[in-house]
Amino acid sequence: MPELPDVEAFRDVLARYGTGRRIERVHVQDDDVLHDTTPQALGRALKGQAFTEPARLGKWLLAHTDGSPTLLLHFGMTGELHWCSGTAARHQHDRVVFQLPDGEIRYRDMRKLQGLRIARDDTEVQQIISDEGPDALRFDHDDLASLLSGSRKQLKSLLTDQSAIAGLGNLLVDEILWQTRLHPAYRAKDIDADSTRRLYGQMRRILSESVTAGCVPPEPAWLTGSRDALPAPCPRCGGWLSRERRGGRSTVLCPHCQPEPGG
DNA sequence: TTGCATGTTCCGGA
DNA sequence: GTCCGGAACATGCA
Repeated sequence: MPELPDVEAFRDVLARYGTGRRIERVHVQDDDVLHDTTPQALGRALKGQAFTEPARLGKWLLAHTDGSPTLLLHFGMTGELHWCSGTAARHQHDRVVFQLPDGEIRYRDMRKLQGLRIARDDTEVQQIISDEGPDALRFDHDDLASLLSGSRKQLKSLLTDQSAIAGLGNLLVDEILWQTRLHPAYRAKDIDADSTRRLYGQMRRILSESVTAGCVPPEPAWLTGSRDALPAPCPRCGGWLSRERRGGRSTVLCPHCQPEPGG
């Protein structure tokens, strides 16, 4: 699930239900998801602090507090953030629960591929996210153009590289390349000015609609609407979509709409 | 039982 | 130095 639009939705959950509320207690149900800290240290750092306006960089959620510590959350492939105001039983995969005066914020994650970190101050926050590139929502056309022209990597590999542009994941990049009719194996520096403009326009539009939806929406007219139903026809040309593995990631594309470079 | 899954990181080889 | 593919991480599902 979690790419930029999903994390933006989690940021909204935290902003809506956490901001201004004081953390009464931190329940660590599974300390496998804690990185470079312990349940005791996490509790000590956060108990009594109130959440302030949260931020997001790429796929990281930054839960600032009115003290100096900041909680950093990464959701891996299966993470979620839930608000629960009632007494609903905790989910099996609720790994860490933040108890507030009027309810709980629950960090849920099945596969525990990533997890939580606590930074004592802004300097530590910067250290933790130092490898992240600029957030994809803040990219303008010239940022993208210079990124492409300066890289010999394949398009898909570059766009999913968080240190180059932060927030795009496997689904989003497949969707953006399909909408732009570009094969993922193009060398970034070989993309001409016209294709760069189209790529930028599609990226903006797809990000915007996905953030509104809180996910990459599986709409019938989108590639994402078809990728879990393969074999399936391309929603645009009706030819068969193909699934292949590239760099260990499953890649869905339309061989007709997205011809291979040089082909 | 096997393969696959929207995350990152590390390693070896070209 | 750059880039790529593969494996690993932990868990559930078809």
